[in-house]
Amino acid sequence: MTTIDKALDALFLLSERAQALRLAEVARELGMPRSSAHRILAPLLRRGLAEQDSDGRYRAGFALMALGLNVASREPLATAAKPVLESAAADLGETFFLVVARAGKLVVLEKAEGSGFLRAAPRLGADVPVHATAVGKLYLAFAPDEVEINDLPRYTPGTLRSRKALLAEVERVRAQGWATNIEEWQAGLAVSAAPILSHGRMHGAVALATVAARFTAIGMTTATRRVVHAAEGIALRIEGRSP
Amino acid sequence: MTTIDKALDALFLLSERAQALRLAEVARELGMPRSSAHRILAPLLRRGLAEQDSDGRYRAGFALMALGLNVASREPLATAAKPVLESAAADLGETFFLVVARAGKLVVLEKAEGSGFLRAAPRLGADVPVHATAVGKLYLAFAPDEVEINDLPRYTPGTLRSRKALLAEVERVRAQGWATNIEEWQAGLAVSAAPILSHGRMHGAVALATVAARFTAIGMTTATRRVVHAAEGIALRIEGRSP
DNA sequence: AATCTTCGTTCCGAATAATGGAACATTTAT
DNA sequence: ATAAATGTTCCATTATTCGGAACGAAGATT
Repeated sequence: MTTIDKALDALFLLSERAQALRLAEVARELGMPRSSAHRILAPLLRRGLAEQDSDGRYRAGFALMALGLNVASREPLATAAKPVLESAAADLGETFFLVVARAGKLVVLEKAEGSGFLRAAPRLGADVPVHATAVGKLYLAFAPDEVEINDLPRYTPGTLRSRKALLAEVERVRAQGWATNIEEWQAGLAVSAAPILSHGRMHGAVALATVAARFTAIGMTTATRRVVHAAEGIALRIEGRSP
Repeated sequence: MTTIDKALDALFLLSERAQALRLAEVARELGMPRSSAHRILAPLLRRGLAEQDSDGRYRAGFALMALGLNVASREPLATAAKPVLESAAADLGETFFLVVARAGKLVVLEKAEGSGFLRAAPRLGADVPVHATAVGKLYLAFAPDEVEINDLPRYTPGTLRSRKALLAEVERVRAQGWATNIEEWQAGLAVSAAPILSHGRMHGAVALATVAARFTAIGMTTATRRVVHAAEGIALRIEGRSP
């Protein structure tokens, strides 16, 4: 483990914890003496990646925000998808979001939240499991090399836990061109998703997330039509064939 | 300069550059041999703070996005302000945003964009100058210790460049309780802002940004009323005296 | 009030990890 | 076909990190 790794440990620690940490706590969490923690935090403070409150406690700094948003803003797919997601969300009043595979993981890249009191609010940059989500099934069907899948943890009673069942589901998804996930990952959450296909490649997926009860009300056909339409709209945009 | 500093240099470099960089370019920019750059980038890659494309070029990684959004989401002020900004933006069709002082700088913490074809789109996490913005004047008037001000660069012909003129303006701002910035920072940009005051302290400022031409059409009175109302609404929310 | 912890910070010799030139196989440019 | 530049690994030298010790300050406990 390099010195840089230790600094990054500290950075992730501060980012994960909601409240500010004392130096001694940081040292304890990272398993190092206070003097070492102190030395490691100094460069992070200088750059604004960490900050100290009036009591000297450490928290993640604002510079992190700027760094993170740089990443998001330079993804052309996110820019292309944003207006499409927004109009879909405004239309139906439900949350639409964009997921892509990066480094074997599925990451939420952009979103437009619905208007309901109870609504899905995915966190940008967060990663979602492959085997228990609609988007994961799409990737397994259309671009299996882009995602890594190790074990199949059980999240809910509905989670597909055998490789055989998952493969059968993926087969069906490939044939129909869209996927759903009804309470397979989180209780009460229903998702319908469609792949963004262009130039013979899958670039990501659009998903519609809602409360399972409302999903039934919307109807599978409507939900499917919406996500497929949005995904196709984004595909057209990245091909430059749409205003 | 510590090893950590060098790693952070690399991180900021990747984040600033729009396109991916070759290893040799990183090494050149940071003024180190390729072997050193290679070693320094390795831990960043492992953590997902940097990524390599198919050609081996380096770019900022997705983990940065998650880190940055953690920072934003745990700011209670941002959470409190979001709905207020959104309803104000929807109402008037113009961009409203929230700015706070952190470590002597003014940082954009949350925003709700207007609907116009030509509209202000501040970048979250970006910092704005103190002496040439409406929010800066408010801080100078109500919480001067929270901002640092060194030189007064000239951005436009309208920028206040003498301390005397700035102080006079700050006096007026303090008396009237709100501030404006009409093409003092960026040509064509007009801003009206009001402070979020609570518990005898300034917590931040709400700003309405628009095209100077439209600002005239909206009218100073309307613009002022809107930002003051939004700022007061946020103050009520952080005091828990509002639904 | 007095004592005992815990804290943040600085210091410094010992231990260790970073350094950068060299070498080599690839890739790109001429 | 030749030359230049690139990504990667290796290793002896060097410079940095490491962590215990020590200190004053701030809380907690008696």
